[in-house]
Order: sequence, then structure tokens, then C-alpha cells
Amino acid sequence: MIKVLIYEDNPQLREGLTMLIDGSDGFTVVASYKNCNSINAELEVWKPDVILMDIDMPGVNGIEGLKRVREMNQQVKVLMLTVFDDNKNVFEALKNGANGYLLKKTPPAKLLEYIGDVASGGAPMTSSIATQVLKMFSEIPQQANNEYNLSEREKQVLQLLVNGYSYKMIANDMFIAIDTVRSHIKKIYEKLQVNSKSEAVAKAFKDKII
Amino acid sequence: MIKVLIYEDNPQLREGLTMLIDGSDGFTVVASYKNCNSINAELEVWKPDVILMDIDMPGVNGIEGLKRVREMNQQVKVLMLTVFDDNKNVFEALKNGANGYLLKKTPPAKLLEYIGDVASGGAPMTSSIATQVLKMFSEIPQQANNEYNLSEREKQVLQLLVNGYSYKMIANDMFIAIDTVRSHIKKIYEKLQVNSKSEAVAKAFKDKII
DNA sequence: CTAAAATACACATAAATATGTGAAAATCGT
DNA sequence: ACGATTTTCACATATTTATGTGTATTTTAG
Repeated sequence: MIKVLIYEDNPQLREGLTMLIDGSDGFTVVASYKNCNSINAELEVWKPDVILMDIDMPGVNGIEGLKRVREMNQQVKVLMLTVFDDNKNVFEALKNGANGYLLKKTPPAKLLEYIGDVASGGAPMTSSIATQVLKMFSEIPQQANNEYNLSEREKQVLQLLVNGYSYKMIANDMFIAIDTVRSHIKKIYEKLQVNSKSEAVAKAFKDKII
Repeated sequence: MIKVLIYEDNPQLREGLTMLIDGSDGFTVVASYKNCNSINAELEVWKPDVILMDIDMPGVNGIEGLKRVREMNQQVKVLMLTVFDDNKNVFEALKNGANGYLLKKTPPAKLLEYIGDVASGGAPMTSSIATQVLKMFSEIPQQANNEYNLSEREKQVLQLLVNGYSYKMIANDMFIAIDTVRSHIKKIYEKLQVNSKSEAVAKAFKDKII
């Protein structure tokens, strides 16, 4: 028996969901609430397998509710419910450990299937959500990593620059003269086409050289 | 009629897929190949709606094939096929604009459903892949964004430091005296707990202040 | 309203950095 | 084996940065 806990502010929808899920074999709704204000205590009491979490709720919203859940419990599956598939919320929810993301217009039969799915370790998403998720991935900037042909020693020096070391400290760290550090750094600047330490550091971060 | 192009090195599987898809209403396999060596030309000739792309192929593999496709065509849907759901490949494929990702053990009926799904703009994934994708998201480091309480003006100065500006340039840019720039920067260092320009720049990147 | 913070500016000095020029030994690729 | 690159070091100097100490408006928050 899969124990479901529901957070949904709309009374009609909350009742509807409870009816649907409770009336189906293998599912039981242990409780349903109109907001997440006391979610941690409720989680303690009911120990659900799956939480259906509305995104848009007055007071503590679904994302915040999800965060609170994850602070104390990594096991319970959280299925996010939303009317719109808005990009920002999807990303926030997934980052914070949601196990699935459904549109409210999902047909009842599918909804039950998805709940079963998430309970057994799956990651159900409606098609439009999945498309968005993939789009997010494709928008991840490709590793810049422009080839600057830094030599080993130059990379070491740059790494230490990034760590905030002064020339003196670098010389000490690498057992070389400070003038050698200077000549390395001059070469690094040439290769990176910059002319100050902070520019080099910035470029190292931007182009993920380090 | 959905036109499908298949890339799969295993002859049995290639034939099996062709049979299955070609024998189903609404689908037609326009061609099938054992590698992606000439994929660009083949794409020109066949103009498929969906490409079924095996990941593990000798010569040009599926990821590289996907890249070649995306270089010339953003419209065609690409469904990746794999035996194992290995993390690295999933990530690479999604980053490069795959439209879906299936395990080869997907049952034939589901496979057809998924092809139709992707053709109409969906993003089919088998459950285990979706779970992985969500896991990747949850592993994205939470915005560090430690609160340093930088004032507006201080943020501006820091931004310019990150851009590689000297004090003089910053003063010019912000229409203030260079001594004012100094006093801002001193305050910034206090707040970030650093004591050099490059450390501040590094911290700005690490903590995503800018 | 008032204290705290932010913004602006000035002068001084020590330390660090950028730039130039030169050169020798070690390492690498062909 | 030989030329190219890397790594090492030296000396000199102009510029930039870091730090200290002060002061005077202006904004902000309680």
C-alpha cells in the first residue's frame, strides 16, 4: 500500500485527488493539507511514501516545502504538481530533489500510474516537462576550455594565482626565484592575452582552465 | 507517415528495428546504417523526421553522430538508444540536443509509442534515464551566493574589478575620484575577507556574486 | 528623528605588480 | 643531433595596489 500525502491549496482539487487516490487499489491518502506550514511535523506523523506537492500555494509554496522535506528526509518521493510548466519552477524543483513533475491536467489514470512509478524509484514527468528539462540541458554552455597551450609549470603558477598567492608566495611554494615566477606570469599573460593578475584569474574561471 | 532513419551497428538489432517500425502503421524506415560515417549526406538524402541513434558504435559513435546532425539540422528529432544507462553518455547526449533517450530493452510497443511521442515534440525517456537526469539536476551545486551584504556601489566596483579594470579605469567609468574607488575596494575586501584584487575576483566567481 | 551605513574625497607610504632586456641550462620533438 | 620550447634566474624601473588616517555629505533603517 502506497501512502500518499497531499499538499494542495485548492479545496476542490484536494478533495478530488484524495477521492481518486484513496479509491484506487494499492493507494491510500494518509492526509491532505492546504499549505506546507507544518510540513516537517506532518511528515513525522504520517511517514508517507509519496508526497503530491502543489507548486503554487499561499504562504509556504511548493518549492520551499520541498526544501523543508529534503532537509530532514531524502527517502520520501516528492511529485510536484503545477498548472503551468514554467521553466524557473521546474528547474528549482529538480535542483532541490523533486522526484517527478506533473501538470495538473494529467488524466487520472496516468496520475495513478505516475504515483506508482515514482514510488518504485522512477522519475515521471509529463511530456512537456521532459521537453523543457532537455532544453535546459542543451542550454548548458559547452565547456569553453579554449586551448591556450599553457605549459605544466605555467598551469601551476596560474593555479596559485587563482588561489590568491602573491609572487613571493608562489616562489616559495614552487621552490623557484621570484624572478622566475615573473617570467612565467609574463608568458601566461601573453598566452591568455591579458595584462593583469585579476584578468588572468577571471579568464581562468571563465574558460575553466583551472 | 513518420520517416525514421536508423543507426545501429548490430545487424540483428538493426533488422529487427526496421521490421518492427516498417511494419507498423504510420511509420516507415527510410534507411538504416551501421555507422555514422556519412551521416550528413544521408540526412540530406532521406530527410527523416526521427533518427534512432545507437550510442555505442565503432568508428563515429552516437554522440559524435548527434553533434554532426545538430551542426546542420536542428529540426530532426534524435532518439538515443543504449544498452546501459551510463551517466556520462546521457549527459553528453542531452547537452548536445538529443530529444530522448531509451534503453534498448524497451518493449517494442513502448518503442513505437516513444517514436511517435518524439516526432510530435515530446521528450521520451525510459524511467531509469529520467531518474538519472533528475539526479544530475539535484547534484548541481546550490547557488553559493553567500551573503556578503555588498552595497550597490560596491557591487558595481567589484564587477569592474572582475572585468579587469584598474582603479583608474573604474574611477573614470563611475565618474568618481580614484580615492573613492580605493575606499570602496577596501570595504569590499573587508566584507569578502580577502586582501587582494585577484582574491576578490576569484571569490566573486566562486560565490557567484557577480 | 537619529544612529548607522553608504558614498564621496584627500594625502601619504610601503608593498606588489607589470614591463623590458638578457641569458643559461634542461627538455622535447623530429 | 639540432632547433624550438620550457624553465630557470638577474637587474632595473614605472605603475598599480594595499593600507592607514581623516573628513564630509547623503541614504537608510529602526
